[in-house]
Amino acid sequence: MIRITREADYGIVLMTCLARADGQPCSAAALARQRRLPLPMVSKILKALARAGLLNSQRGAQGGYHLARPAVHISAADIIGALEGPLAITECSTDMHDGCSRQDHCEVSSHWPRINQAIYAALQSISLEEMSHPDSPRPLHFHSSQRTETAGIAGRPV
Amino acid sequence: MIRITREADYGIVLMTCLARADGQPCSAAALARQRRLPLPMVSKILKALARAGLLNSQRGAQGGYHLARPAVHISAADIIGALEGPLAITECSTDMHDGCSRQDHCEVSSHWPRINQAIYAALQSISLEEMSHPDSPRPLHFHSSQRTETAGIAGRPV
DNA sequence: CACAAATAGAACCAATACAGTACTGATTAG
DNA sequence: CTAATCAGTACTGTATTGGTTCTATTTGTG
Repeated sequence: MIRITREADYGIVLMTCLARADGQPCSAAALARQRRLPLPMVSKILKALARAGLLNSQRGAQGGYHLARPAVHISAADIIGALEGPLAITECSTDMHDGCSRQDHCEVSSHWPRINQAIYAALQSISLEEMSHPDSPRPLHFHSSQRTETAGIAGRPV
Repeated sequence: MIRITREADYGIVLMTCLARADGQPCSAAALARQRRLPLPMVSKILKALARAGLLNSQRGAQGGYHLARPAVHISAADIIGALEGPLAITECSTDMHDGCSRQDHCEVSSHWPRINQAIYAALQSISLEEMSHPDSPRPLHFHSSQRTETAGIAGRPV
Protein backbone atom coordinates (compact mmCIF):
# COMPACT_ATOMS: atom_id res chain seq x y z
CA MET A 1 0.00 0.00 0.00
CA ILE A 2 2.78 2.29 0.80
CA ARG A 3 5.67 1.69 -1.43
CA ILE A 4 9.25 2.67 -1.26
CA THR A 5 11.33 2.51 -4.37
CA ARG A 6 13.69 -0.28 -5.14
CA GLU A 7 16.50 2.19 -4.84
CA ALA A 8 15.73 2.61 -1.17
CA ASP A 9 15.36 -1.12 -0.84
CA TYR A 10 18.81 -1.72 -2.25
CA GLY A 11 20.05 1.19 -0.20
CA ILE A 12 19.13 -0.57 3.01
CA VAL A 13 20.72 -3.78 1.84
CA LEU A 14 23.95 -2.01 0.96
CA MET A 15 24.04 -0.07 4.17
CA THR A 16 23.70 -3.21 6.22
CA CYS A 17 26.65 -4.65 4.34
CA LEU A 18 28.71 -1.63 5.15
CA ALA A 19 27.58 -1.74 8.73
CA ARG A 20 28.86 -5.28 9.03
CA ALA A 21 32.10 -4.41 7.30
CA ASP A 22 32.68 -2.15 10.26
CA GLY A 23 35.05 0.51 9.12
CA GLN A 24 36.63 -1.41 6.26
CA PRO A 25 35.96 0.53 3.09
CA CYS A 26 34.09 -1.44 0.44
CA SER A 27 34.11 -0.66 -3.25
CA ALA A 28 30.90 -0.46 -5.22
CA ALA A 29 32.05 -3.39 -7.31
CA ALA A 30 32.68 -5.53 -4.25
CA LEU A 31 29.25 -4.79 -2.83
CA ALA A 32 27.56 -5.44 -6.14
CA ARG A 33 29.26 -8.81 -6.38
CA GLN A 34 28.49 -9.68 -2.82
CA ARG A 35 24.81 -8.94 -3.12
CA ARG A 36 24.37 -9.90 -6.76
CA LEU A 37 23.05 -6.50 -7.67
CA PRO A 38 23.70 -4.65 -10.92
CA LEU A 39 26.85 -2.63 -10.50
CA PRO A 40 25.68 0.63 -12.11
CA MET A 41 22.71 0.67 -9.80
CA VAL A 42 24.82 0.02 -6.75
CA SER A 43 27.19 2.70 -7.83
CA LYS A 44 24.42 5.21 -8.26
CA ILE A 45 22.93 4.47 -4.89
CA LEU A 46 26.20 4.68 -3.03
CA LYS A 47 26.92 8.01 -4.62
CA ALA A 48 23.60 9.31 -3.42
CA LEU A 49 24.18 8.02 0.08
CA ALA A 50 27.59 9.65 0.14
CA ARG A 51 26.18 12.94 -1.05
CA ALA A 52 23.62 12.74 1.72
CA GLY A 53 26.38 12.41 4.25
CA LEU A 54 25.61 8.89 5.35
CA LEU A 55 28.74 7.48 3.77
CA ASN A 56 32.27 8.70 3.37
CA SER A 57 34.01 7.89 0.16
CA GLN A 58 37.60 7.38 -0.74
CA ARG A 59 38.50 7.80 -4.38
CA GLY A 60 41.21 6.16 -6.32
CA ALA A 61 42.61 2.68 -6.31
CA GLN A 62 41.80 0.75 -3.15
CA GLY A 63 39.15 3.32 -2.42
CA GLY A 64 35.58 2.64 -1.42
CA TYR A 65 32.84 3.61 0.95
CA HIS A 66 32.37 3.34 4.66
CA LEU A 67 29.78 4.54 7.12
CA ALA A 68 30.10 8.19 8.04
CA ARG A 69 28.89 7.50 11.57
CA PRO A 70 28.15 4.50 13.76
CA ALA A 71 25.32 2.27 12.63
CA VAL A 72 23.41 2.98 15.81
CA HIS A 73 23.06 6.57 14.72
CA ILE A 74 21.72 5.83 11.29
CA SER A 75 18.03 5.12 10.94
CA ALA A 76 15.91 3.60 8.23
CA ALA A 77 14.41 7.05 7.84
CA ASP A 78 17.84 8.49 7.12
CA ILE A 79 18.54 5.99 4.40
CA ILE A 80 15.18 6.13 2.75
CA GLY A 81 15.10 9.89 2.99
CA ALA A 82 18.50 10.14 1.38
CA LEU A 83 17.46 8.07 -1.59
CA GLU A 84 13.93 9.16 -2.18
CA GLY A 85 14.41 12.81 -1.54
CA PRO A 86 12.62 14.90 0.98
CA LEU A 87 9.35 14.11 -0.68
CA ALA A 88 6.34 14.09 1.56
CA ILE A 89 3.41 11.77 1.49
CA THR A 90 1.24 14.19 -0.38
CA GLU A 91 2.19 17.45 -1.91
CA CYS A 92 0.01 19.07 0.68
CA SER A 93 2.18 17.94 3.52
CA THR A 94 5.26 19.74 2.44
CA ASP A 95 6.01 23.02 4.05
CA MET A 96 6.01 25.14 0.97
CA HIS A 97 2.54 24.24 0.19
CA ASP A 98 1.54 27.52 -1.24
CA GLY A 99 0.11 26.20 -4.46
CA CYS A 100 -2.50 23.78 -3.24
CA SER A 101 -5.41 24.75 -5.40
CA ARG A 102 -8.08 23.31 -3.19
CA GLN A 103 -6.66 24.33 0.09
CA ASP A 104 -9.85 26.14 0.97
CA HIS A 105 -11.90 23.02 0.55
CA CYS A 106 -9.31 20.71 1.96
CA GLU A 107 -9.74 20.32 5.65
CA VAL A 108 -7.69 17.20 6.14
CA SER A 109 -4.61 19.06 5.09
CA SER A 110 -3.86 19.58 8.73
CA HIS A 111 -3.84 15.83 9.26
CA TRP A 112 -1.39 14.69 6.67
CA PRO A 113 1.52 16.06 8.62
CA ARG A 114 0.42 13.89 11.50
CA ILE A 115 0.35 10.80 9.38
CA ASN A 116 3.65 11.79 7.89
CA GLN A 117 5.06 12.23 11.30
CA ALA A 118 3.81 8.87 12.46
CA ILE A 119 5.49 7.11 9.60
CA TYR A 120 8.63 9.12 9.99
CA ALA A 121 8.81 8.24 13.65
CA ALA A 122 8.30 4.60 12.84
CA LEU A 123 11.16 4.62 10.37
CA GLN A 124 13.31 6.70 12.62
CA SER A 125 12.92 4.17 15.37
CA ILE A 126 14.65 1.44 13.42
CA SER A 127 18.40 1.76 13.41
CA LEU A 128 20.82 0.39 10.89
CA GLU A 129 22.51 -1.35 13.75
CA GLU A 130 19.41 -3.37 14.43
CA MET A 131 18.92 -4.17 10.80
CA SER A 132 22.45 -5.43 10.47
CA HIS A 133 21.97 -8.16 13.02
CA PRO A 134 19.54 -10.53 11.38
CA ASP A 135 17.70 -11.74 14.39
CA SER A 136 17.55 -9.16 17.03
CA PRO A 137 14.07 -9.94 18.13
CA ARG A 138 13.19 -6.61 19.63
CA PRO A 139 9.53 -6.23 18.90
CA LEU A 140 8.27 -2.80 18.09
CA HIS A 141 6.90 -1.18 21.18
CA PHE A 142 3.99 0.12 19.31
CA HIS A 143 0.72 -0.67 20.86
CA SER A 144 -1.92 1.15 19.00
CA SER A 145 -3.55 -1.83 17.46
CA GLN A 146 -3.88 -5.51 17.90
CA ARG A 147 -4.43 -6.09 14.22
CA THR A 148 -0.87 -6.09 13.03
CA GLU A 149 -1.28 -8.60 10.32
CA THR A 150 1.78 -8.21 8.25
CA ALA A 151 0.74 -11.57 7.03
CA GLY A 152 -2.14 -11.74 4.66
CA ILE A 153 -0.37 -9.63 2.18
CA ALA A 154 0.17 -12.44 -0.17
CA GLY A 155 -2.54 -11.70 -2.69
CA ARG A 156 -1.25 -9.14 -5.06
CA PRO A 157 2.15 -7.67 -5.20
CA VAL A 158 1.41 -4.04 -4.76
CA MET B 1 10.08 10.04 0.85
CA ILE B 2 7.32 7.59 1.16
CA ARG B 3 4.53 8.31 -1.16
CA ILE B 4 0.93 7.34 -1.18
CA THR B 5 -1.05 7.76 -4.34
CA ARG B 6 -3.39 10.61 -4.96
CA GLU B 7 -6.20 8.12 -4.99
CA ALA B 8 -5.58 7.37 -1.35
CA ASP B 9 -5.20 11.05 -0.66
CA TYR B 10 -8.60 11.78 -2.14
CA GLY B 11 -9.92 8.74 -0.39
CA ILE B 12 -9.11 10.18 2.99
CA VAL B 13 -10.63 13.49 2.06
CA LEU B 14 -13.83 11.84 0.93
CA MET B 15 -14.05 9.61 3.95
CA THR B 16 -13.75 12.56 6.28
CA CYS B 17 -16.62 14.20 4.44
CA LEU B 18 -18.73 11.12 4.90
CA ALA B 19 -17.73 10.91 8.52
CA ARG B 20 -18.98 14.41 9.08
CA ALA B 21 -22.17 13.74 7.18
CA ASP B 22 -22.86 11.21 9.89
CA GLY B 23 -25.21 8.67 8.44
CA GLN B 24 -26.67 10.84 5.73
CA PRO B 25 -25.91 9.19 2.42
CA CYS B 26 -23.97 11.41 0.03
CA SER B 27 -23.87 10.96 -3.71
CA ALA B 28 -20.61 10.93 -5.58
CA ALA B 29 -21.68 14.04 -7.42
CA ALA B 30 -22.39 15.90 -4.21
CA LEU B 31 -19.01 15.00 -2.76
CA ALA B 32 -17.22 15.95 -5.94
CA ARG B 33 -18.89 19.33 -5.93
CA GLN B 34 -18.21 19.86 -2.28
CA ARG B 35 -14.52 19.13 -2.55
CA ARG B 36 -13.97 20.39 -6.07
CA LEU B 37 -12.64 17.06 -7.22
CA PRO B 38 -13.21 15.52 -10.64
CA LEU B 39 -16.40 13.49 -10.51
CA PRO B 40 -15.20 10.37 -12.35
CA MET B 41 -12.29 10.09 -9.99
CA VAL B 42 -14.49 10.51 -6.95
CA SER B 43 -16.85 7.95 -8.34
CA LYS B 44 -14.08 5.46 -8.91
CA ILE B 45 -12.68 5.90 -5.44
CA LEU B 46 -16.02 5.55 -3.71
CA LYS B 47 -16.70 2.38 -5.64
CA ALA B 48 -13.44 0.94 -4.44
CA LEU B 49 -14.11 1.92 -0.86
CA ALA B 50 -17.53 0.33 -1.04
CA ARG B 51 -16.10 -2.85 -2.49
CA ALA B 52 -13.64 -2.93 0.38
CA GLY B 53 -16.49 -2.81 2.83
CA LEU B 54 -15.73 0.61 4.25
CA LEU B 55 -18.79 2.18 2.70
CA ASN B 56 -22.31 1.03 2.09
CA SER B 57 -23.93 2.13 -1.08
CA GLN B 58 -27.49 2.78 -2.05
CA ARG B 59 -28.28 2.72 -5.71
CA GLY B 60 -30.96 4.53 -7.57
CA ALA B 61 -32.36 7.99 -7.24
CA GLN B 62 -31.61 9.63 -3.91
CA GLY B 63 -28.97 7.00 -3.39
CA GLY B 64 -25.42 7.52 -2.27
CA TYR B 65 -22.75 6.31 0.10
CA HIS B 66 -22.40 6.25 3.84
CA LEU B 67 -19.91 4.79 6.26
CA ALA B 68 -20.27 1.09 6.87
CA ARG B 69 -19.18 1.45 10.48
CA PRO B 70 -18.49 4.24 12.95
CA ALA B 71 -15.61 6.53 12.10
CA VAL B 72 -13.81 5.53 15.27
CA HIS B 73 -13.44 2.05 13.86
CA ILE B 74 -11.97 3.09 10.56
CA SER B 75 -8.28 3.81 10.39
CA ALA B 76 -6.07 5.55 7.91
CA ALA B 77 -4.57 2.14 7.24
CA ASP B 78 -7.98 0.78 6.29
CA ILE B 79 -8.59 3.53 3.80
CA ILE B 80 -5.17 3.51 2.25
CA GLY B 81 -5.15 -0.26 2.18
CA ALA B 82 -8.48 -0.35 0.43
CA LEU B 83 -7.29 1.94 -2.31
CA GLU B 84 -3.71 0.88 -2.80
CA GLY B 85 -4.08 -2.80 -2.22
CA PRO B 86 -2.55 -4.78 0.60
CA LEU B 87 0.48 -3.38 2.27
CA ALA B 88 3.88 -4.36 1.05
CA ILE B 89 6.76 -2.03 1.11
CA THR B 90 8.93 -4.22 -1.03
CA GLU B 91 8.11 -7.35 -2.91
CA CYS B 92 10.25 -9.19 -0.45
CA SER B 93 7.97 -8.35 2.38
CA THR B 94 5.06 -10.19 0.92
CA ASP B 95 4.46 -13.69 2.08
CA MET B 96 4.71 -15.45 -1.21
CA HIS B 97 8.15 -14.35 -1.67
CA ASP B 98 9.24 -17.50 -3.32
CA GLY B 99 10.59 -15.83 -6.39
CA CYS B 100 13.07 -13.50 -4.78
CA SER B 101 16.09 -14.24 -6.86
CA ARG B 102 18.59 -12.95 -4.38
CA GLN B 103 17.02 -14.35 -1.30
CA ASP B 104 20.17 -16.22 -0.44
CA HIS B 105 22.20 -13.07 -0.47
CA CYS B 106 19.52 -10.93 1.05
CA GLU B 107 19.77 -10.87 4.79
CA VAL B 108 17.71 -7.84 5.46
CA SER B 109 14.69 -9.57 4.10
CA SER B 110 13.77 -10.49 7.61
CA HIS B 111 13.72 -6.84 8.53
CA TRP B 112 11.37 -5.45 5.99
CA PRO B 113 8.36 -6.96 7.68
CA ARG B 114 9.36 -5.08 10.79
CA ILE B 115 9.49 -1.81 8.95
CA ASN B 116 6.26 -2.67 7.24
CA GLN B 117 4.69 -3.39 10.52
CA ALA B 118 5.88 -0.17 12.05
CA ILE B 119 4.34 1.85 9.29
CA TYR B 120 1.18 -0.16 9.32
CA ALA B 121 0.83 0.33 13.04
CA ALA B 122 1.40 4.03 12.65
CA LEU B 123 -1.36 4.29 10.10
CA GLN B 124 -3.60 2.04 12.08
CA SER B 125 -3.30 4.31 15.05
CA ILE B 126 -4.96 7.21 13.29
CA SER B 127 -8.72 6.91 13.14
CA LEU B 128 -11.04 8.54 10.69
CA GLU B 129 -12.84 10.02 13.63
CA GLU B 130 -9.73 11.93 14.60
CA MET B 131 -9.12 13.06 11.10
CA SER B 132 -12.63 14.38 10.79
CA HIS B 133 -12.20 16.81 13.63
CA PRO B 134 -9.65 19.26 12.38
CA ASP B 135 -7.89 20.05 15.58
CA SER B 136 -7.90 17.19 17.96
CA PRO B 137 -4.43 17.53 19.37
CA ARG B 138 -3.92 13.98 20.56
CA PRO B 139 -0.26 13.18 20.19
CA LEU B 140 0.69 9.85 18.74
CA HIS B 141 1.15 7.13 21.31
CA PHE B 142 4.35 6.04 19.85
CA HIS B 143 7.12 5.20 22.20
CA SER B 144 9.26 2.58 20.64
CA SER B 145 12.45 4.48 20.84
CA GLN B 146 14.01 7.16 22.87
CA ARG B 147 14.91 8.77 19.60
CA THR B 148 11.37 9.81 18.84
CA GLU B 149 12.06 13.33 17.90
CA THR B 150 8.68 13.71 16.43
CA ALA B 151 9.21 17.35 16.80
CA GLY B 152 11.51 18.88 14.34
CA ILE B 153 9.71 17.30 11.53
CA ALA B 154 7.71 20.37 10.94
CA GLY B 155 10.99 21.87 9.92
CA ARG B 156 12.16 19.57 7.24
CA PRO B 157 9.78 18.09 4.78
CA VAL B 158 9.87 14.44 5.58
C1' DC C 1 -44.82 2.05 -16.26
C1' DA C 2 -41.33 5.13 -17.96
C1' DC C 3 -37.75 8.01 -16.82
C1' DA C 4 -34.13 10.04 -14.39
C1' DA C 5 -30.81 9.61 -10.75
C1' DA C 6 -27.58 6.96 -8.99
C1' DT C 7 -24.07 3.19 -8.43
C1' DA C 8 -21.18 -1.03 -10.72
C1' DG C 9 -17.71 -2.35 -13.56
C1' DA C 10 -14.61 -2.59 -17.10
C1' DA C 11 -11.71 -0.70 -20.70
C1' DC C 12 -8.94 2.82 -22.19
C1' DC C 13 -5.30 6.65 -22.72
C1' DA C 14 -1.72 10.21 -21.79
C1' DA C 15 1.75 11.62 -18.77
C1' DT C 16 4.84 10.73 -15.36
C1' DA C 17 8.01 8.15 -12.51
C1' DC C 18 10.95 4.21 -11.96
C1' DA C 19 14.74 1.01 -12.82
C1' DG C 20 18.50 0.60 -15.05
C1' DT C 21 22.29 1.97 -18.45
C1' DA C 22 25.96 4.71 -20.61
C1' DC C 23 29.31 7.99 -20.84
C1' DT C 24 32.59 11.49 -19.47
C1' DG C 25 35.41 13.43 -15.93
C1' DA C 26 38.10 13.64 -11.45
C1' DT C 27 41.07 11.58 -7.96
C1' DT C 28 44.52 8.68 -6.04
C1' DA C 29 47.50 4.37 -5.00
C1' DG C 30 51.28 1.93 -6.80
C1' DC D 1 51.86 6.80 -15.99
C1' DT D 2 48.23 3.84 -15.41
C1' DA D 3 44.65 1.39 -13.49
C1' DA D 4 41.15 1.48 -10.06
C1' DT D 5 37.65 3.90 -8.21
C1' DC D 6 34.35 7.56 -7.20
C1' DA D 7 31.39 11.89 -9.24
C1' DG D 8 28.00 13.62 -12.17
C1' DT D 9 24.93 13.91 -15.91
C1' DA D 10 22.04 12.36 -19.44
C1' DC D 11 19.43 8.90 -21.61
C1' DT D 12 15.79 5.07 -22.37
C1' DG D 13 12.26 1.38 -22.15
C1' DT D 14 8.67 0.03 -19.20
C1' DA D 15 5.24 0.23 -15.47
C1' DT D 16 2.36 2.93 -12.77
C1' DT D 17 -0.60 6.72 -11.97
C1' DG D 18 -4.18 9.88 -12.70
C1' DG D 19 -7.96 10.45 -15.09
C1' DT D 20 -11.74 9.59 -18.68
C1' DT D 21 -15.37 7.07 -21.13
C1' DC D 22 -18.78 3.82 -21.96
C1' DT D 23 -22.15 0.42 -20.82
C1' DA D 24 -25.07 -1.98 -17.55
C1' DT D 25 -27.83 -2.21 -13.36
C1' DT D 26 -30.69 -0.62 -9.62
C1' DT D 27 -34.33 2.21 -7.70
C1' DG D 28 -37.11 6.22 -6.33
C1' DT D 29 -40.61 9.45 -8.40
C1' DG D 30 -44.17 11.32 -11.40
